[in-house]
Amino acid sequence: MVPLIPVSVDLVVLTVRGQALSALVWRRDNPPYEGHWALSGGFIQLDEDLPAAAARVLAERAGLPGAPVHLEQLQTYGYPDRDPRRRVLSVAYLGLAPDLPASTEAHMSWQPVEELTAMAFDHRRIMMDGVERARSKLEYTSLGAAFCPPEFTVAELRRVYEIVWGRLLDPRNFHRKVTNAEGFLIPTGRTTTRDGGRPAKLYRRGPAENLHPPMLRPRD
Amino acid sequence: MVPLIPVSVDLVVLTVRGQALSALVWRRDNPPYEGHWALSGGFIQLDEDLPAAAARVLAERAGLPGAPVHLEQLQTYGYPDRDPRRRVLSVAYLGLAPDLPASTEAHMSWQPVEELTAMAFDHRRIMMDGVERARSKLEYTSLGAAFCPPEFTVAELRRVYEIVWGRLLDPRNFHRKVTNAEGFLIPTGRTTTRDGGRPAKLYRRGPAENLHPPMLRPRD
DNA sequence: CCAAAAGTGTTTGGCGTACACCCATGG
DNA sequence: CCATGGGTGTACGCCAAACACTTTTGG
Repeated sequence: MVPLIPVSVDLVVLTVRGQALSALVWRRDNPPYEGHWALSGGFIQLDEDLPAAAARVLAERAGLPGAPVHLEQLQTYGYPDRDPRRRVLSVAYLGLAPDLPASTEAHMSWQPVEELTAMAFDHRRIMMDGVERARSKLEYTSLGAAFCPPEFTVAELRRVYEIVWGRLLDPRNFHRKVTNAEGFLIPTGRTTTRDGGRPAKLYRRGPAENLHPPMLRPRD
Repeated sequence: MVPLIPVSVDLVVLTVRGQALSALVWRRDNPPYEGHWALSGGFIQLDEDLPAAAARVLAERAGLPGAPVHLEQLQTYGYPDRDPRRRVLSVAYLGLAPDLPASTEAHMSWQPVEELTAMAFDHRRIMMDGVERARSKLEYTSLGAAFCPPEFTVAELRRVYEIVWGRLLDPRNFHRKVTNAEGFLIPTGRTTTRDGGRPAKLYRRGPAENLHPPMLRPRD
């Protein structure tokens, strides 16, 4: 009477490493889509909440147990022929991570988003939806810091914005904006010269979730 | 091996009628939650796409076949005890509708959002998520016009914004903003005096999806 | 001393708000 | 002629872009 459907959770885990926005993927070694890149995913269990399933997939399939990854629901994909074998409904989650080493045991690797053209199933579309969500999240939330290590400089945070948005920002205006935004950055008192030049102050993530006013990205 | 789960599509259909933002609901006449208000919903079929399922529920269960309702995916709700009888995953859709008569045949009615305090399952939370989505959609898209009839005046559109946001707006600045926004409103050449006073120009929805610049709601 | 990067001060222009004012109808 | 709502002009203030300038390190 009531149709029953397998439901998977698929993760679009993004990070900023080197000069590229990158996604956590693995190379399929079996049909269908053998040799194509795929997102990590898994079927949800009968007694399992959706956020719990996403956290389990992050730990077990993506090989990042306990990592400080911000996870949020992205969208649900359900057209019947997504998977050629059988119908699968997929609840996609977006994860924002600092530059952690990818798990070799789980056969995962970071690949620049721009180079991931041949992906399995509809994973390319899901990933690009996640990228667009991440880009707009940087505008009106403080989640840019989720891409950074626990302590970071304003310049490192600016490089995150520049790479995710794909545009250069004025260092001086950026500095003023983020340091003036209430609850965005907490000074640690320490400094670093790891980027050369005058020592830069180190900050931690502040408690603010939303930015007032937002950091609107330049549009041309 | 792979857990199979029933998946429903639930609709948060909103409109502006009278002086209140209202949702399309029905009163349950069977346990569980007998007598409580509920959103319209239905199980998705095995060969059915998610948008198709939402359109079918809108036509068959909500009693609005063919109505000009803007439908978009809202979020997916999946904690196991949402429904006390059995686990059901629910993909919620948000619908923005003009002030249409509710179908008596489908036992649906419009109820002001503020008065819908006792709702079945987690429908109150789903509805409020939809309300918040609608509020922010008015800021950066042209979807405010989805609440209006095919031809409407600037003042009628302004009242939509005022009721959805729950705040009064300056009529003169609002007029300038929406008429200057590229592709938002198309003049029909006709006028009306149905609101009294000087005749107001009538407009149709323009092709623009996104507003540049956005209509930021006042925050205090 | 010089290069490099952090951080500050100042100018300027665009945009949003507030509000005075005029326009076009019904009664 | 007045009430009512539609629509326009304008001054002011804030904020963000642009950029000159100072500070503090390494070599």
